[in-house]
Amino acid sequence: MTTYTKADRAPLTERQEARRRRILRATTQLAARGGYESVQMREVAELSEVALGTLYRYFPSKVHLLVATMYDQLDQLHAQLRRRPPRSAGSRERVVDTLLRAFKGMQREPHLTEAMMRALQFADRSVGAEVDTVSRETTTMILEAISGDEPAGEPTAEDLAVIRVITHTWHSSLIAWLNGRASIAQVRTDIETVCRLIPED
Amino acid sequence: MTTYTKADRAPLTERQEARRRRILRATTQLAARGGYESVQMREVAELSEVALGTLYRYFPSKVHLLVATMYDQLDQLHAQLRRRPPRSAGSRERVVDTLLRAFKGMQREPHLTEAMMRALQFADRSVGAEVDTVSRETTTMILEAISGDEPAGEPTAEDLAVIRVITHTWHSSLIAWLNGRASIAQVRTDIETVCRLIPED
DNA sequence: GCAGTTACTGAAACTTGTTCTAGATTACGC
DNA sequence: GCGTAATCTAGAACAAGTTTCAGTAACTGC
Repeated sequence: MTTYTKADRAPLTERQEARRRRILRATTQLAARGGYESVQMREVAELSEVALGTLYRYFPSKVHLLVATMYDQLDQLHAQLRRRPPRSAGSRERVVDTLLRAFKGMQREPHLTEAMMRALQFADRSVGAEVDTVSRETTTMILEAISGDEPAGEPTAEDLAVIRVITHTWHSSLIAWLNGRASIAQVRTDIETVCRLIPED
Repeated sequence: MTTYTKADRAPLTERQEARRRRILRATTQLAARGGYESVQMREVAELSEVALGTLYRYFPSKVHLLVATMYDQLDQLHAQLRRRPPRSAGSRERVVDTLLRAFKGMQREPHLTEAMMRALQFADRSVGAEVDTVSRETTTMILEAISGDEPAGEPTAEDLAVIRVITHTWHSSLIAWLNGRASIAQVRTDIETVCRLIPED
């Protein structure tokens, strides 16, 4: 089994890699300040010291840009989880812990979260590949929480179905919270509720 | 118990009601043809023979317009379900039936569905009230499926949590299908999976 | 080190959602 | 019916995402 920490992507020169990072950093910064609508392409370009055309060469749309940012953040979260994985008893509890920990992180930067999640949910077919990447990373994280220290054989179709439902709930619930239509407690409840689909072990 | 078939709304004169209906009809038409991006405010205005400013007076944004359209469609579905409610044995099965029937309807107009669902997911705080309306209607539909012919006492907090999770899954799953990231079979599986949260009776 | 290709810049142009304005029309209280 | 206020219309204007283009800079193969 091969694991991809970084998404596969055409190889970039050093300066290009630097540009890409500047762009993502600028996006994160603007998003953290005012959410989705504060991420304006002209501002991102200016802040990352790149021409507008170049920005669009790297990320073909605002949604692509924000989904890439999401992947970036997710990657950091994932690394952090690998350093200090949840230590609870059952797989169900580990998944709940994982998601609640992620949620706690997101509460620290609600605007950033809003920008990324809105983009993820709004993304259409043209962003399919990128959304899939995020989706795979999320799946991996949850799978790792389920297996814990165990060897972790191939996930069954059933496992994958449950994980899909969990991520669906996770995303929608988060959006509802960001929009003020759900409380923090409700998000927590929803996570716990959906995780009941994970068999006790 | 009072039931609201129509959302409460400032009383309108006959001509205003007619305008409103023309606008919703035009929106449905355009959405059915080409989805979210085909619903262009100028076109909606022209097709419904209303000035752009008037369109904005009735619906303060494109997202408001599409969420209102969603409510409208949902209302029709709900009426239809009341005429011929699912007759399956358990509440779980009735909910699955209900959602699958809704899904079948949506497969008939994928573009329209895409437009409405994208708007619903993209909606921000400013559309909170309207989204809540849709959300309540959905909840009611599922609750009715759960109770079947029975008297149907007040839903418990647990019931509501399960229903929230079901709707979250329902929406996200649908979006994934519309974006070509999930097959029809997967949507079906996801629905069946999440409905396992409903206790057997 | 050079020719040729590809990438980047700055700026204008285009698209579509949204707002604004001035004047015409309609609804409403009396 | 009449005057007043709210509503509607046509159309310009504005905002932000996206595209385009001419010119400049950087990379690549030789």
